[in-house]
Amino acid sequence: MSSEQTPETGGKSLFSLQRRERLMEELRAHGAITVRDIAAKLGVSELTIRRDVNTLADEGLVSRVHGGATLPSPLDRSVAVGRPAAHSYSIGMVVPSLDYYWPQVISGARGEAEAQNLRILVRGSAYDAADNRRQVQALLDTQNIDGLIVAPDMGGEHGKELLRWLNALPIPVILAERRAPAEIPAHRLEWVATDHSFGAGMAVRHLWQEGHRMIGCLTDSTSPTSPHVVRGWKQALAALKIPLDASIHEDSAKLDNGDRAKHFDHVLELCRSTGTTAMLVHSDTQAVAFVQHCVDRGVDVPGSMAIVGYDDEVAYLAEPAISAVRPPKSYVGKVAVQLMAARLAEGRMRPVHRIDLNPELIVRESSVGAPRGLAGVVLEDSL
Amino acid sequence: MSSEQTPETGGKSLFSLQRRERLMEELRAHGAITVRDIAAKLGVSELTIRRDVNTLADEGLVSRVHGGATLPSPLDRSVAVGRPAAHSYSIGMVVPSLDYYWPQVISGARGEAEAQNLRILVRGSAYDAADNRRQVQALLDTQNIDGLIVAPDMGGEHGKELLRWLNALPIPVILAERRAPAEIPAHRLEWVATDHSFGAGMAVRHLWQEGHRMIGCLTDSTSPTSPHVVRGWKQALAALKIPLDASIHEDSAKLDNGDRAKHFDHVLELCRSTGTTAMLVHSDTQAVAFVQHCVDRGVDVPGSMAIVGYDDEVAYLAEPAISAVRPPKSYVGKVAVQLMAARLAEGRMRPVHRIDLNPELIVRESSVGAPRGLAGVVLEDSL
DNA sequence: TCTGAAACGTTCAAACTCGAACAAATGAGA
DNA sequence: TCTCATTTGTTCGAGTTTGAACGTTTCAGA
Repeated sequence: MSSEQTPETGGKSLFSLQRRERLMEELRAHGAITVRDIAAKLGVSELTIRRDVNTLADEGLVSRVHGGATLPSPLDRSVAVGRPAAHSYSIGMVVPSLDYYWPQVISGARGEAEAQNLRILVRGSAYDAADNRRQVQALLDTQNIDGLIVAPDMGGEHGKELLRWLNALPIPVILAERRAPAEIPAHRLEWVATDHSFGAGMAVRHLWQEGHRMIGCLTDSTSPTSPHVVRGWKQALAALKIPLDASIHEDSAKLDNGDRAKHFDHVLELCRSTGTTAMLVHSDTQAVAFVQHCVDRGVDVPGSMAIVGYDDEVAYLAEPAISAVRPPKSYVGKVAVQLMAARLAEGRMRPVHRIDLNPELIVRESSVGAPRGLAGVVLEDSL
Repeated sequence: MSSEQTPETGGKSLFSLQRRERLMEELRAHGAITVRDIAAKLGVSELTIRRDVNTLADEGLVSRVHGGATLPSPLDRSVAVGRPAAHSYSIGMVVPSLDYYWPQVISGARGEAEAQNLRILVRGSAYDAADNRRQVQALLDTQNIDGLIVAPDMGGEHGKELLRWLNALPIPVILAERRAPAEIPAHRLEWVATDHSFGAGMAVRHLWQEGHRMIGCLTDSTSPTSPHVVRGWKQALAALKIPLDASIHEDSAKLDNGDRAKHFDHVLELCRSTGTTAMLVHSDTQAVAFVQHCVDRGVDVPGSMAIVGYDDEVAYLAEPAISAVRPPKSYVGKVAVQLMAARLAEGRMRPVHRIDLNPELIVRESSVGAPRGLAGVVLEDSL
């Protein structure tokens, strides 16, 4: 990603507090940062970032190094005051991406690990069972791992095989944002995952309350999240008595720019013909593209087409800002580490925990304002 | 959007409370706000907004920054200081029975409450929505409850109505051994429940490993647990390719002694005719009676009839001792209290947690030793 | 050890935000 | 209707934040 060219902030400047928060997040996600990268990423001068680093260093939240900053290190004398005993356990963490979605999960995990005095070793992997296994194996071989947090690829026979292998590992294993299917007797695996199906349902209900009566769904079938979103969308349609077979469900995985534009036109045409006035779009990156496309084609958002995105990574950058379902990413990491800490402390007597976390719906501009004067329909309870 | 020109309020001025509410809304939507934008949007002076921000900041609801406000941040030192000393909370707990199953749950809850320095008030109730509500209301009225842990009756329309009522209570509510169905938008309810379906599956797999190829199920439909047990039994049969329609599924709810004996004879006759050599019996109280009946009728346990009970309250008392699925009762209470403590400490920012705990299988005499020399069939993994 | 490049910190100015003081408007209750 | 308490708006000096310029320090490689 060309972070040097386009500051992620999309022109909007952040407050210093937000900048420092971002900085800490990057730090927790990557372990270290350079002043130059962050300055470019946030679109401010390097001096500003240096000042931020100094502020954070004064509070003992980072260690200053030449060229950037790192997580507070015991080697850093300026902080070395009241650090209690050394790391009790080491936890390995293997995630499928280090740019999308997962940095915040890692950040949450790192924060909790610090609080629990655990060491955490993060590895990126491909969305691919074989590579997942390779990365895990590497951690097992080279580091001294006491527990493993992993978000494996679960597709196909390889995925199932991988789960069985993980289940049989001699150390505790916790899945993040994944659930073992019931047909695999993975009785030792624990997990913490966002209830995406609930989130999709929440979005549909919100759109219904805004007066929409035909609500479509645009997905990216390459993502492991998509099936859950679709399930939640379908369940909600059923609960609201919206006919499923007349509702739009399109997938735009793996389309590049030209094809995507064509596909979006196709979707808009479908919307027109079916009377669909609202869409739930999975991966808000795609939602941003879709909103852009609507604006280009003169379709008013939210007037003629209301949109809710799913993931809330970049939704706020669009114009108009996109309402989005936000998975509790940092909590997924945090809870996974809590689970691991408890497991390591209590051993086998502790029952297997499997935790669902609910996402929240962030209402912005792309979904509010009822279509065609259908306002005033109020259900008893929503978000 | 021409927010600068036309304040959204359409001329009507809002009360300060509404304004602050709007402010928080914008904040949740965008993560941060600038005084200037909000002032323009609401059509009031910047000073007014600043005063609002100060008010909210004093309550710890926002973090003040130069130029605006952000969601409360851990980097904001002004809040970090204000950690009030272990504000001791009171938790109400309403359970449907004080002699079966629940005493251990309560005991787990009490232990954790003590560790967390919380007060806990337990009330027994009937298995009945109206009485549940009465008991909860009594706690709310007479005691000063900060949170509620409850195992309500969820049958019928009354049950759903009760759930909606619980969801709307102004204090956090955590269900114990219950889950709100997806069709009720009970988006605030949290829960911790045993995965009985998993437990039943574990029992079936165990019996399969012991060589049984026809495995029946005896339930007590008056218990809220029963449907889950049946579901798990059915799923496991499907996974093991045991024909469901040829398998015994009997219910002996509400039978008194004479009728029960007759029914058990009927069940044994069915077993003989279908070649069923193993039974999963829900509520191990009933399993004890069934084993006794088998012994009385000269049916050898486990030689001719293997039995696994469900609940493990009294299973060890039978002769022979009964293998049983043991729900992690004390952990259900313990985790519920942990959840409540975290909720009370972290407030609304914390995402809704929904936790499944897996039961364990306690293998005793009533299920080991393969029938008819079919021993030695070993699957790769079981408990 | 030396040297060039990069990183760092100080100083200053510009732009902007904040809050005190006081004035005006509003609404509740006598 | 009048009074008092509360809320809101205006003005203006004080305070904050940011970035450019430029001299100093640090680092890596020869």
